[in-house]
Amino acid sequence: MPKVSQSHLDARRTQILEAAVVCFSRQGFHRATIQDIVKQSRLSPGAIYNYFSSKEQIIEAIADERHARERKLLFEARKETTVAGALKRLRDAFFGELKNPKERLRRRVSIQMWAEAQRNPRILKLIRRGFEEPRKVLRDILARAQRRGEISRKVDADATARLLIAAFHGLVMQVEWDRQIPVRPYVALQDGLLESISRRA
Amino acid sequence: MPKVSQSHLDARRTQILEAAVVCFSRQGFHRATIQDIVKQSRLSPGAIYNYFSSKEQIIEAIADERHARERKLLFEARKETTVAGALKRLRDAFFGELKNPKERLRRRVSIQMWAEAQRNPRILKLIRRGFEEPRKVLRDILARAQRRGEISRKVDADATARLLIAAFHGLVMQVEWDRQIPVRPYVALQDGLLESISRRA
Amino acid sequence: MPKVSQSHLDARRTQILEAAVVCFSRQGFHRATIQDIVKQSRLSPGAIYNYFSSKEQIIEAIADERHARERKLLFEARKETTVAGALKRLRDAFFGELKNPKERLRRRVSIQMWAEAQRNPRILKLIRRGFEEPRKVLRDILARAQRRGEISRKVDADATARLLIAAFHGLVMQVEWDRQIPVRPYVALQDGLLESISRRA
Amino acid sequence: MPKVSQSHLDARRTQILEAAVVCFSRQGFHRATIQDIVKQSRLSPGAIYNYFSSKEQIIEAIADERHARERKLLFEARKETTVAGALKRLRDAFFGELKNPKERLRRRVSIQMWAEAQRNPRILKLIRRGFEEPRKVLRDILARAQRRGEISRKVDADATARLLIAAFHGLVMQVEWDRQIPVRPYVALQDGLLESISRRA
DNA sequence: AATGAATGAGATTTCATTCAT
DNA sequence: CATGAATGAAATCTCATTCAT
Repeated sequence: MPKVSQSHLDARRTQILEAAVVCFSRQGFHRATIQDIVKQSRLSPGAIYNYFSSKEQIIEAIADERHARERKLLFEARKETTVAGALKRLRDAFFGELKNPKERLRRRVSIQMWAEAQRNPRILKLIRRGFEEPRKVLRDILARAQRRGEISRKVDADATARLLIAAFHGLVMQVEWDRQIPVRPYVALQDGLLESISRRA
Repeated sequence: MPKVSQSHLDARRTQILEAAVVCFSRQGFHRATIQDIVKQSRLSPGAIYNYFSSKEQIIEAIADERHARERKLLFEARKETTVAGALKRLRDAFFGELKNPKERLRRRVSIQMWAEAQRNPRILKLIRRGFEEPRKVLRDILARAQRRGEISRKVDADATARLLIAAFHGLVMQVEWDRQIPVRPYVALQDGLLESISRRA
Repeated sequence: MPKVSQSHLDARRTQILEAAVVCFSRQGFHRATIQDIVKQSRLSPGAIYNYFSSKEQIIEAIADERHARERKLLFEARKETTVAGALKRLRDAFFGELKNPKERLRRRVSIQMWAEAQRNPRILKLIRRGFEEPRKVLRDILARAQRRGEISRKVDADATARLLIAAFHGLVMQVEWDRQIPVRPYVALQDGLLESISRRA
Repeated sequence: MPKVSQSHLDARRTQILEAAVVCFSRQGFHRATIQDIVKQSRLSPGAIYNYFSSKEQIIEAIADERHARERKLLFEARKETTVAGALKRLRDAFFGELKNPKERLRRRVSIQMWAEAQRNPRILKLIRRGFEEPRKVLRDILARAQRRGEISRKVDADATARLLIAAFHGLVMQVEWDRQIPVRPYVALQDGLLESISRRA
């Protein structure tokens, strides 16, 4: 029972999660087998079960990582002094990343999560948390902008936050259905709408 | 029960599909077993395989029905003489139906489809068709409104069509994650945005 | 419940058996389904079960027919006055029929029977009867020829009868494995051997 | 039980094949279930599928082994310097083995193969190969004997090879239909016939 | 810590047979 | 007599997980 370094353990964990993302993005949670992840990660079943106690837990770990990633982006955006800056930053981070192949794989897995949340309460909880927190931060950003007079007070900050996220999630799927779709005009349109909110301030 | 009427056959088919929607919406495609559908439909495995040659085909039939349903709504909306009328009609049909429990079940299954499309080319094709056609009809409605001067020509009709669908799909998921969310403000917000488009006509 | 003629009943029975032979020869007893026989016979499952109470019974009926057919040939051959005449007659009947496509189908089914006899006692009984009777008749033909001095008394009539049948059965299979094999030299060889038996009389 | 020796793997494979032969010889390929083989081999379904990817492949492996076994016997016989020696050797090997209970089981399975070859092209190929090679070797043995003057040149070596194999295959079945049949007179008869060929040299 | 052979519950699908019409 | 939709037991195969080495 050799004792190895923490960095080794972390590397193995990452190795497994990355392999799992590849497999899940290709085959979905249910069709991707542990054996597939074994092959992809070049480890053994036993090794994987040393790091995760079930396939389920691998899925949950992936959801956790997604959550942590977006949380960080949101909190960074909130530091911006203007709503325009904050929204621009989020827009660049979220839409920009859609061109990153690794992120694309992760997004495919996210779509799986949205489906899985329906039957798996633990995943539902993770998905909810990963949605509610960003939603609230976004709402706060908008509300603070309203208090600062940057945005019309007539705008429903909560609904707008929801809409921004919904529009993003919807686009994520459209990108998967047809990889050729032009994201830029879509972003431009959103920018225009957000501007129209502020202009009427 | 030989040589039964066509309506009997149709009823059986519907019976199976409705049972399948219930099961799939509860457990997902992969966790829901044929046995579950058997119990739910009060038929036998053999009976089900008389109507569908595989579980896969049941899923495809459900996707087909969704497609036919939305297609019909879209074409009806296109008949409206004003863009406002058309959009209002679609808004009422799509958002309004979200309160219908049966439709909610079907929507849950739709979310499954979005995930399934990633690994099942036949489902992808159905999903694409079911998305592309509505998208084009919506774009046409907007473009025609632009030609009639109802909407500003500066607006990107294609991107707007995408956005409307994305925002709807995104909301469908939000409704599933939290059944308490207020849909009305969301719809009001969309109405406002659409109005802002036309005001600048 | 209409009462139909006996000839109608016989025709139906034959219709089913011929269809079954086609299916069994193509797919074997176990892979050929009642549905296959239904399609081939252009009848319905119910109709078939009016004439045979199980798939098993269809197989047994086919075995019966084979038995009756060969029995007749044997008894006719026994009527010949010389062993040479009798054997020639059998040779022509058995080897000659191998060119007949319908008989080829039935022969394929016979090979199935030989395998089926191993696990199905009823079929084993039929196969045994269908082998023992011909064997005894053949042995008698040879023994009578020995008593008449046509064949050497040193020859073992019983073993020779077995050999003739074995050689025929073996060839039946060889014909199925390779339809191009030349049967004529094979028959000529057998003729030669039989002659060598008699020459040494 | 990780990283086990090759001999362990070989033993498991043999364990499965021997269990399969027992099951197939008793019930036939189609009636014998994987569960039967599981019980007979005292393994688990999963274990069996680690060694063979389907029931079909188990059958093919058995056919392969039969082929290898006979091939070896044939090639050894060919090394004999006289045709009499070669044929005696084959006679002893093939007929002698019929008394061996394990070989009897395998022979029962062979009969299954002959039937299975009719609907399974892969088995047909194996059966053909397992028949053609022995046939050619036997023909060569006879032809060489003719060139050496041991056997009459008038004899058709090819047809004789066919006949010897057919007579053997036919007897194999007769033995299965009635385990009491006397093999010795049968062999003696064959010996006599072969002698008659050579005497006329 | 890592390995990978083994486990066995459970999934989909088939198909002989029945029986209401 | 004929029909063919319905039945449901049973078969093959998969795969998450374990544990001896």
